[in-house]
Amino acid sequence: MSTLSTKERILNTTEQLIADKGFSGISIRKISHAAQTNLAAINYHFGNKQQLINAVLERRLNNLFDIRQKMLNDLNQGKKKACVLEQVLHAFIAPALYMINDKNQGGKTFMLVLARAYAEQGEYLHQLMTTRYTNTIKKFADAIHRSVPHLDKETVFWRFHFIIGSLTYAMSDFGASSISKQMSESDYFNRSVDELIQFAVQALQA
Amino acid sequence: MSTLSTKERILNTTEQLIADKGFSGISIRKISHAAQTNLAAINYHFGNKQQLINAVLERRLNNLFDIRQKMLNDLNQGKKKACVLEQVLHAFIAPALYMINDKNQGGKTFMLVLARAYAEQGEYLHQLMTTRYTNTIKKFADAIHRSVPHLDKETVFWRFHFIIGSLTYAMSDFGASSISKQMSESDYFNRSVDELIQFAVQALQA
DNA sequence: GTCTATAAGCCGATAGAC
DNA sequence: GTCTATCGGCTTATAGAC
Repeated sequence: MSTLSTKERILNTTEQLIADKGFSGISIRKISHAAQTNLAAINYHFGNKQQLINAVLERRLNNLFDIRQKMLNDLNQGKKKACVLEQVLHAFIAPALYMINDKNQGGKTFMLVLARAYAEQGEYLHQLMTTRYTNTIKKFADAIHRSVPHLDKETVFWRFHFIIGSLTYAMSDFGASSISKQMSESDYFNRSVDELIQFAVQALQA
Repeated sequence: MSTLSTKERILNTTEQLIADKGFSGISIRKISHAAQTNLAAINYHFGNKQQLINAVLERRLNNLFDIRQKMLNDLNQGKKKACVLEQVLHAFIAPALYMINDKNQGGKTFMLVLARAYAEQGEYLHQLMTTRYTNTIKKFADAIHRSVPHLDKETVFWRFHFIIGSLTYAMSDFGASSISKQMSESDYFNRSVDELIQFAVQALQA
């Protein structure tokens, strides 16, 4: 931990501060202080504040969509024609939720950042979603449609859209309030994965 | 329009600016300029910035939950025992979406504000939801459970939670990007109401 | 109620020493 | 690569005239 470079410390600290306080609650002054460095170091490594935020987002988003795409590819490999709905939804939802649960990698913190970014509708994230990741999202929509061919294509797209909303909302809820405070964090997480996938399956089945 | 008091102009302007730029994008200087008044007037009428934001939220939230509660009461009046799932969900979802469509009342603008507020997990809104409105939310959860008695209570609560997420996400999407840019705003809205309610019904049925 | 003027402080960015 | 010092600008809040 103590061997992290200044650049890595700045990225991790920024991620944590955005998760805690939101994009509106951060300043590069606070970040530099929390990362035990100084203002100039941040501008030296990242240029300016916006490029720092972009770096925090990009560091993990590519990884998330790579995992989703790979899991989808693995499904399609065995059986080209039919898609099992539950497996497709699992390939989309689980990587996000498991990233939350991977405490060592800081994925939980990032998912809180991502939930906030979705909500703020920032131009940068919106641009990423409609360019770099739009291909993967469309492939998932197609795979879902193939698993429920009796639904028309537009309905599938709407419901996939709503499910992304549920996932986003669920993500932003981790770390905040639990529905039942009697559950441990780990139990709450595992229950969420199951409930969300079953919810999504049910919403798309006939 | 021109007969609005300074206080009303400040509230309307603040609502609009939050919808456009987010809570992080506003300042009482910008608000005072857009409302064609001055800094001191805002502090005179509202005390400080946070109280102004609270006033914007409270002005319409009571109205929204009153309508939801009233629609639910009307349903229960006729038939005390059974609840039709679709009608209960309609009583919860439709008031929010129709408030969006009521252009004269500025409800659409407020729904964008509300979607941002949900996402930011601000303390004030969270406090309101877990105190003033928690009663209505529980009554809806109970009514939903009575309409799908074969599901266990916890599952119902989880899925209701996810549906709120979908609704929030859908709301924040209005005014931003349309799924199909060929649709008019009005068509897009009506389609959203139908699709969201059908989505919710499907997600909760056996 | 409305306004101007001002106080006191945080902001991002950069120049320049080491 | 890391740091201090500093610039110009924007922020909230308030004092006091009208």
